[in-house]
Amino acid sequence: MTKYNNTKYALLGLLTTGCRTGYAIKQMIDTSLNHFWKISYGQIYPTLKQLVEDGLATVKETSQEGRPKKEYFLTPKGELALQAWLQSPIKEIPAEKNKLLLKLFFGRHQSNEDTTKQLENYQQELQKRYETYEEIEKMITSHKNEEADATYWLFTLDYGKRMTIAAMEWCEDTIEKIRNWKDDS
Amino acid sequence: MTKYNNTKYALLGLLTTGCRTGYAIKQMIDTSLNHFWKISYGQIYPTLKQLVEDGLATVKETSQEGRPKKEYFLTPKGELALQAWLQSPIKEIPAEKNKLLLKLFFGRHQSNEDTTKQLENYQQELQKRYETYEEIEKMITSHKNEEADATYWLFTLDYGKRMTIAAMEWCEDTIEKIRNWKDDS
DNA sequence: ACAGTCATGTAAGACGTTACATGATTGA
DNA sequence: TCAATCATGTAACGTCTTACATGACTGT
Repeated sequence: MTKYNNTKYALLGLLTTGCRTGYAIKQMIDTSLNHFWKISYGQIYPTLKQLVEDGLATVKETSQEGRPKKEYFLTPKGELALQAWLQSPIKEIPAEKNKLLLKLFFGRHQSNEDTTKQLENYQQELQKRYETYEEIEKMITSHKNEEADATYWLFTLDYGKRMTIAAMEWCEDTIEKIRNWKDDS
Repeated sequence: MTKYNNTKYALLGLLTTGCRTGYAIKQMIDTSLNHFWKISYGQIYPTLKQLVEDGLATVKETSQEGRPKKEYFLTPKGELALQAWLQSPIKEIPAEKNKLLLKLFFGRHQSNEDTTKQLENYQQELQKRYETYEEIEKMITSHKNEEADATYWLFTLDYGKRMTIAAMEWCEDTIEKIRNWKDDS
């Protein structure tokens, strides 16, 4: 049994949300987890295979004459592994890599116009992201009675929305600061 | 000339801040860029070598009898490369991986007490981080006249501080929501 | 004398993406 | 008929961390 990282536990968890195939899991990730966890097919399929090998999940091949399909189910052992992982404390908050901040850090080598241009562009991207969040929120809210998970999903979305708003406000203020600063010098 | 990624440009940029050796660069990263970009020695030394090979930097070996030391300097070509990269627009905001959100997403499999315990722990980590930011801020502000970069560095720090505050507020509110929700059911 | 800092470097492996290959089913 | 979707999978590559090895200099 190879070492288990967070991505493997993410897949373990996703098998409890009604996703059964690698394809369905990928779709779920792309819609609901996209703002805090991404996983590609290159990870999904080999990892599902591993979960079975380690006895944390089982497969049921429902291929009917040439059309491949594998449905995965958590075993009791898998459910326990998931719970144990949930319990384990988070030691350090990982520093996200942020291209915009990296560029801003070296802003001295750029004109103020170009710097504000970057900031404005970033702000627009944030706005788009916010709108995506709102759409996902509607989706989850409308299916709420079906999904026991919905409340938790809305918590993570709320985080995304709040962070996005805070980032947009920072953009706004920083653009303003740079403009005034330029007028001074 | 191999492909250039952001980390390579980060090193290019750091050579403009007075850092001359791989060691000095590492220190700078660990103090001032730590909240949005991390680089390990395993990347730093090979990359510096590459920058020289590609003509973006030069080395001056100042090893005096057995004590190794290599000082790096940007070439005009390197300065141009840095500026071109700064100019290039940022297409998409990368989604940071967030362990806490990942666990919260699967919160249904955990007791409310355990979930709030995780949130409280995270909040404490955020508080620590905020204090670190305040210390770095003091450091930068006190050396402000020496560093032409200081204004930009403070912008990135401001971002970090604001995001941290927003995250702490979210923690607070989410803990409250879970407590009330439990009382209801 | 010795701990801490300054300083360089590499090898193994973990982690993840991208691009490709394949083919059935469904609906317009 | 043809595009979109459902569905599985891998190989190559890029990126990065960890752990290790080495040794001089500095201050107590």
